[in-house]
Amino acid sequence: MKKPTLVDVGQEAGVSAITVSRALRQPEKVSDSMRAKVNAAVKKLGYVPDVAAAALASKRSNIIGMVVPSFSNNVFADVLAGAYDAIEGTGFTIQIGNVNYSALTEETLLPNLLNLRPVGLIVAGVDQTRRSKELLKMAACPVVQVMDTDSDPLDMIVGFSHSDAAATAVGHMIDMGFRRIGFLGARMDPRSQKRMAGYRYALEQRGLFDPALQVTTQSSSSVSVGGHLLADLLAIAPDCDAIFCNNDDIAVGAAFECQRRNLAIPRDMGICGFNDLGTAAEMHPRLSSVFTPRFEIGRRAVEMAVRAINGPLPAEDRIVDLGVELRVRASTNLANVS
Amino acid sequence: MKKPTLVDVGQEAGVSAITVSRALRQPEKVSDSMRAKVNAAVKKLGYVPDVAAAALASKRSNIIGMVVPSFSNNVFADVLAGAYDAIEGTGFTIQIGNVNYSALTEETLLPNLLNLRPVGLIVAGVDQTRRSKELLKMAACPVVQVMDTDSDPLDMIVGFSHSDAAATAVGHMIDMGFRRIGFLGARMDPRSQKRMAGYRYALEQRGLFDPALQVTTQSSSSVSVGGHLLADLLAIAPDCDAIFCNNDDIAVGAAFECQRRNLAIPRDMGICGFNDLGTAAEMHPRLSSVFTPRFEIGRRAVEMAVRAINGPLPAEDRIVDLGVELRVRASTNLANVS
DNA sequence: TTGACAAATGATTGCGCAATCATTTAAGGT
DNA sequence: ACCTTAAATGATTGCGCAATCATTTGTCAA
Repeated sequence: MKKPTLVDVGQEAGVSAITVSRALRQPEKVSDSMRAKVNAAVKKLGYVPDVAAAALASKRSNIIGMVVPSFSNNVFADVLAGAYDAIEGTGFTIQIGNVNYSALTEETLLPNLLNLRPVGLIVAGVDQTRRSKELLKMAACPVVQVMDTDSDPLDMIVGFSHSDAAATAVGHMIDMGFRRIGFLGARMDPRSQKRMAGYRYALEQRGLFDPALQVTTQSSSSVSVGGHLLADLLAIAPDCDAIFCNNDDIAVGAAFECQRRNLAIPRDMGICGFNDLGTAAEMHPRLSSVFTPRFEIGRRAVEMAVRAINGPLPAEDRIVDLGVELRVRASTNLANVS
Repeated sequence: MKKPTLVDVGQEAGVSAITVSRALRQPEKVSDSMRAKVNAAVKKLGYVPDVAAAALASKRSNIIGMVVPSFSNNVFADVLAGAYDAIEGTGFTIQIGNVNYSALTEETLLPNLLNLRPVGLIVAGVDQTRRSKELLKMAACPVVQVMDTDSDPLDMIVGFSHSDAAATAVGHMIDMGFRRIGFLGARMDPRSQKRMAGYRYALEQRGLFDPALQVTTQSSSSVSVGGHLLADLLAIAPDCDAIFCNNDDIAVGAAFECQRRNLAIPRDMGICGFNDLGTAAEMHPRLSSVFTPRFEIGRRAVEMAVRAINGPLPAEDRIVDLGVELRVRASTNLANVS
C-alpha cells in the first residue's frame, strides 16, 4: 500500500516512467492517445508526484516564499488572503515567513527561505537591510516587493505610495478647514514613517507644519494606544483641532478618547484614519479613512511572480501602483456642522 | 560557487560525508573533537542542508502542516502568530493551508498537505468531513486539532469549550438582571453553532429561552453586519434587553447601532462580545467580552506536535483545555446604572 | 519506394541526503 | 598483554524524479 511512483504508473500504462513524467508536465509534447492512457493510469493508481523528489531532481521547488512583518496586523492578513486566493490552481505553494517587524529577523529568515529553492519571492516593503537586499538580488528567482512604491524596486513591486496617500488625506483635512492637525502614530515601521513624511509635506506646503503636533510611539498599534496617544497630544497641544492617524486602530481609539472627553467629532476634533479596515466606517460618527488595496496587493504580487517565473516581465509591468482611495465621512466633514 | 554538500564539508573536515550528517543531526553520537571539526567546516563553507534531498532520503519532511479557516479573522491570525512563535528554533517549518471556512476545500487541501510528508499536522476545529477525518487518522504523523474541545479528539486537541464559554457569559448576564437576552451571530461556522448552543442552554436552565431572540446570518462577520443584526432583532423583539454576540465585531457593530438609536448601554441594552479582541474593551462604554487564549492555542499546538514527533504523548497530555476568561465591563453591569 | 526530417518515446544518470550494514577504534576487565 | 564489548566512523545503496542524450516511429516530398 505504498505511494505509487512514476514507474508504477508507467507499468500500468505500458509505457516508460519518463513518458509519464512528460505527459504530466508537458502534455503538449506527447500524443493525444498517450496522454489519455497516462491520465487513466494516474487516476487509477491515485498517483501524486513527490514534491521532494521533483525538487531534488530539478533543483527547483514549487514554492513561492512570502515574508510578512506580522500576522496580527489585519493589513498583512488581507495581503495573505489575496495571495492565497491567487495561488489557487497555479500548482505553486506559498511558504510564509513571519519576521515580527524586525529587519534583523528578516536577514536570518531569508537564507532559510532561499534554501528551499523557491521559484518566486514576495517580501513586504522596500526597507530591507543591505545584506537582505543582496540576498534578494542574487536570488535565482523573481522577487516582488509589496506594499510600498516609494522606492525603486529590486526587481518588481506592487503597492502604493504611502507618502502620497498621507499627503492627499491631510490635504483634504486642510481643505475642510482644519488648521492645527496632529499626527498620531504607533509602531513607526518604515511605512508609518513615510505616511508621517506625507503628512508633514502637505502641511509644509500651506505653512501649517508644527513638529510639536507629531506624537508617536514605538509600541505596537492598538485601539488602546490610540487613546493614549491622543491624550498625550492634547496635553502638549490643547489647541489641536484634528488628527491624522497612522492607521485605523489608532483612529478608532482616538475617537473613543474624544467620546470620553466629550469632544465632538468633527467639530472639536477632526479625525482621519488609514487603511479603512471596517470599524472606522461604522463608528458613530463615521470616521474618514484612506482605503488601501491590501487583498489586491497580495493577489497581484502572486500573479506577477507566477508570470515572471516563465521569463522576465517587460519594464512597464514590473511596477504596479494600485493607488488608494480617500473615503471622506463625517469625522472630517466640518461643512455639515452647525 | 554552487552550494556546498555534505561531501564538500566532509572533505574540508577530513571525514566522510555520513559522519558530517550524523554530527549535525545526532551530535551526541559523535565524539567531541569530531563535532568541533565538523562544525568548523560547516561554518567555513556556509553549508546548509538541502531540505528536498533530506526529505527524499528520509521520507519525511521538516514540515508541520497547519489548516486554518481564514487569515482575515483575527482569531486565526493570533493562532498563527502563536504557532510561528513556538516553531522558532525547533528546526521545523510551518506550511499553512487556508480553507476559507469550507469543509470541502479542506478535503481537497489535506491530500496535498499530506503529500508533503509532514511530521505533524495542526487543524482548526473538530468538524471535518468524514473523509477528512479518515485522512487525518491514517496520517503517518501526530495530528493536533485546535480551538475546540467540545468533541473527542482524533489524536490530540488544544482549545476550550465554546458552549461552556458561551453558557458562562450568558449566565453572567442573567445574574446581572437581564431577562430578554438575544443572540446575534454571523458566519455560523461550527464553533459559532456551539456558542449558540451554550447560549441556549444557559437560558433554558432559567426558563428564559425564546427561539425568536436568535438572529443569525451566514454572511461573514463584520462590524457592519453587527449593526444590521441588531436592527433585525429589534424589529422582531423590541422588548429585548440584552444581546450575547457571537464575536466582538458583531458586538461592536451592535453597540454602534445602539448609539445611533440612542439606546443607552447597558440600561436599555446589555452587550457581551466574544474573543475580546481589543476594540470592545476600549469603547465607550466598555464592552464585556469573553477572552479566548488564541495565541496560546497556537503555541501549545505546535509544542504538542513537536513533542509527539518523538513518540506518542501520555493520555493526560493529549487534551489541553485552556479555558476562557469572562471579562465583565460596563456593558453588562446593570448594577452601576442609576 | 526511398530518404530526410520531425515528432514521439525510451534509457541512463545523478540530484543530496539518510538508512542500513560493515568496519575500525577505544575502553574496560582479568 | 589479551579478549570482550561498546563507541565511533565509514562504505554502499536507493529515495523518486527530471535532465540529457539516444532511439524509434511517423510524415511527407520527390
